[in-house]
Amino acid sequence: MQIKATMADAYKLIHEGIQALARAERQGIRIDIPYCERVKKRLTRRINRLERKFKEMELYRLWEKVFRAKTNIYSNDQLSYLLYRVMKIEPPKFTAGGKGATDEEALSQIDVPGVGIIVKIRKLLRVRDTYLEAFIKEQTDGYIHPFFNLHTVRTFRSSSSDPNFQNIPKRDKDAQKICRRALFPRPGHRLVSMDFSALEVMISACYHKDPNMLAYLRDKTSDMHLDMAKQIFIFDSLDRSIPAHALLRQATKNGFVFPQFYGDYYGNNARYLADWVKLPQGRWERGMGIELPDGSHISDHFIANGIKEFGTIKEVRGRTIATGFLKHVQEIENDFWNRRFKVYNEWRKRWVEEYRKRGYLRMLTGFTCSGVMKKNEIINYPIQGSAFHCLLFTFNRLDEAMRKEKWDSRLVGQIHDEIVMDVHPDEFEHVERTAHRIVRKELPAAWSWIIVPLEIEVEAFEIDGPWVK
DNA sequence: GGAACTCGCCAC
DNA sequence: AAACGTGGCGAGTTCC
Repeated sequence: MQIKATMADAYKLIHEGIQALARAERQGIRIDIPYCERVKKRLTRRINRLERKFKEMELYRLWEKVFRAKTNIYSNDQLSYLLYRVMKIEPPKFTAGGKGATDEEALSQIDVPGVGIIVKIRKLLRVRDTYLEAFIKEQTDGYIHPFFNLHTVRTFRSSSSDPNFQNIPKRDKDAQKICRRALFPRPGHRLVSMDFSALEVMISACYHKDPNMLAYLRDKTSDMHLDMAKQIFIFDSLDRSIPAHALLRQATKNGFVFPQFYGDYYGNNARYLADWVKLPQGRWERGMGIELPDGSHISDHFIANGIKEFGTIKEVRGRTIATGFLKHVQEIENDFWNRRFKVYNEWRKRWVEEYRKRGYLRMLTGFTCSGVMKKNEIINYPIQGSAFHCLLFTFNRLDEAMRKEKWDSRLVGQIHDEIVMDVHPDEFEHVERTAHRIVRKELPAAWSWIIVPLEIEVEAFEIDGPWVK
């Protein structure tokens, strides 16, 4: 029997959450300001060098000819005008506002000397101005105090600002190192990150209860992303014996499975997947794309399995006809929702119907979302919100234990499914055990609708070391 | 000179 | 028919 939390439960969670987060805000995170200043200067020098290099190029001469005194190489409006109007290049993609896009993806497809420098400069500027400069601006007495809000997000997730603690670079290793090296624990302490494993997928399963999905989540030896990778890349087996297995799995997870959960469709998936394995959008010849262990290429493998091109999508009398790789991914999409995760799909349909009948939706955590919503929003909001509420519950219990037991360790931040603490080394094991107990025992005991095994992964950083390994 | 907008891009 | 969900922020731009 599934018992939803009540609105009073939801209120209590937020009420306690605001206070626990306020304590984390007041505590703050130590910041190495001399380091920020040093790196800022270094980045400025590199940016200046790149700027000088750019100003020697043909593209810049054209820029000055067109814009005269108004020339600004950081204006994307000017860049768009230059490339797509003056030079008459066909825009590889468009912005939401209908202009030719000048983001990295678009520029990477344009063969004009100089645009690569623009992309490089942008990356350095972002690290310098959005992160290091913001840390310097927001610091007091060697600490930053990021805000964590619970009143700004439609899904009842949190947001963070001044500075935003929830978007500090992680994927880009260069940017990660530079930015996270600025953040430290208190003297003699260590920063500790606690990450929920596959939290949103776990919570989605509490809504739809799809048996195949539940089996994946309960059986640690199974691997949904790897199984999908086998299907997409047509391998009977795909494991460590194939060096590319990790890459193919990663491509599948980020280019198919997660986008599908968010409501994307095979057309976008196919583009992303092809890009990831370096296959072009047109015809596929032998020897294209990433190399496989036997020295052959991924294109050979697809061709041998009857997929000879990226393909097209055409509308014929109201019916969509896909060909090539697009058709292949379309078939996998159909199989994904109509066979593999059929029950999940039925839940999605029911959930949208229910919202449209009632005009609002109720989360398992007791929150109500109302207002006009699109299909994908209706499906995603309850999952995103409830997943965060599991984190907030854990955060609150840790805060409570911290005060009751007079820990020297402190909660300092949170990133949707990750808790960040500043921990005294002697308390580390106790803090870790407490966190595991809350997540494994107290959380499912408090919320009986949790029917999946929730886990956190604990990562401890060096004593007196920064927030990066 | 500030508000509100677009764009690009960082996180989950 | 629809077609990736949630934020914050810096820079450029437009409008008042």
